[in-house]
Amino acid sequence: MLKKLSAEQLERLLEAGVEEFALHGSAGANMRAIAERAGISVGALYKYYDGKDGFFRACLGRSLEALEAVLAEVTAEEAGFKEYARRIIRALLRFSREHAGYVRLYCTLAASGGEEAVKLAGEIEGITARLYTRYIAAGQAGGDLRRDMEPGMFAFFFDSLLMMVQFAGCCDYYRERFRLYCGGNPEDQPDRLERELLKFYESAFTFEEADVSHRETV
Amino acid sequence: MLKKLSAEQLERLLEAGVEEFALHGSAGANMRAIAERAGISVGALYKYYDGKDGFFRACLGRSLEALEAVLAEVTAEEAGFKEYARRIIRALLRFSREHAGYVRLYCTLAASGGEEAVKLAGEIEGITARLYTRYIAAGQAGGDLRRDMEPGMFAFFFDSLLMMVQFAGCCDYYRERFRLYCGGNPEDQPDRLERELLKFYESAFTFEEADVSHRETV
DNA sequence: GCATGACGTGAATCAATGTTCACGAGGATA
DNA sequence: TATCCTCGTGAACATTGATTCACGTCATGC
Repeated sequence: MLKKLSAEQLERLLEAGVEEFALHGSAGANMRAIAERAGISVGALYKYYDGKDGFFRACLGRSLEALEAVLAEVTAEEAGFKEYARRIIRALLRFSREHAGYVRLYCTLAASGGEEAVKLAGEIEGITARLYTRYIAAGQAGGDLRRDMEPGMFAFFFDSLLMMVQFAGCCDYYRERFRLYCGGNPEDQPDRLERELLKFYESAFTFEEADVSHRETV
Repeated sequence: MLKKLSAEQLERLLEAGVEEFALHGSAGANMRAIAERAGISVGALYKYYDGKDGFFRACLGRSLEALEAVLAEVTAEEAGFKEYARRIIRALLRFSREHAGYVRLYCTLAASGGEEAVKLAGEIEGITARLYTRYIAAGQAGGDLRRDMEPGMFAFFFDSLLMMVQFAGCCDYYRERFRLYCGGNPEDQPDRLERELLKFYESAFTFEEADVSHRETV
């Protein structure tokens, strides 16, 4: 046996954890199964992490980092609201294709209750909440977006749909739900999804008699 | 002791189950705790239900009935799209206030994976999916709603926001998320929520140059 | 009032699973 | 090469929790 777990093995361990926690929830996940999936012993797992809870947190942290990376990429360069929206939609659709496990974990976590969940909501959503709200308010000030809306509330709607679309790409229930409404799987038709979602957003955010002239065509 | 559990006790048992399953997920819930919460013995619970799974299904069934009842009430009398939307928003906000446990259970269930979840998605969402899609298509045909959208896809967006708003009223994570975006709790400001959501929907669904004249003002 | 049966009770059982620890393999050092 | 030390291993342990069942209680029939 190797002296230490290789970086790759530790990687695999976290991935295995993400997948198991996502699949069975933080209560239902099985530590033995996680270790097995990662190809190491339970003992080793406990050498590196302080119990199930600690390990769960580590898995979560890993997912968060990935999410933040994607978000940073999207907001790197300035753009108008519509362009932002397009980028965000694309980035998140890709994210949910490439990191399905993270999204599933996120979904499971959001469904769990308690103090813990509340604290995490603050950490995870706080960033995007401020970001989206700011963009929308800026759009309003610049005359691109309608003024008769509450930026925070509309940002909430904006983000809610993005969440749902991501869940639809990764989580069994939400995927089936998407199929019922739209036919097919979201990950198989990102273009269609992007087009319709953007259309929906554009109208919702830009309606105002005075602004009709501004509106780009889809 | 009474000879048989009273109807009221059986009622309490289901309620206790809904609450526990909602709180800890179907894996994390504790049968002893459920029995205790309902004020009966575990033994009795097992006399009435066939194991944890069977009992879980019973709790789910109860929630579903309540949801269907609300939905039926909303769609009882014909109306235009906007009026429907308003009714649905109100009904679901009320539902999430009065039956928080059911919504929480639903949220937990949706996060769980597997065959089971898929089957349930079909049962639960199928009805509303067809309903919303039909209404939207009808609105398009009648000229009230924009024609450059896919009814199914927009119905999906429509329902997605309603789900999120309900979750925000019942589930810790989603509630906190709402607070971050909008400030305050959804259940404390149903009017504000209704107003903004309706505004959002109206623009999203009715934008089309030709239709501007049709649009009612909010 | 007594016998009988139906039914709830909750302690006991048994399986699942989080966690620990005595062990041994392999690498490092001299 | 001999010794030591680090670190992974997985069987053993302890706990938790689903499920069962021997028992007691209450209603019913006679």
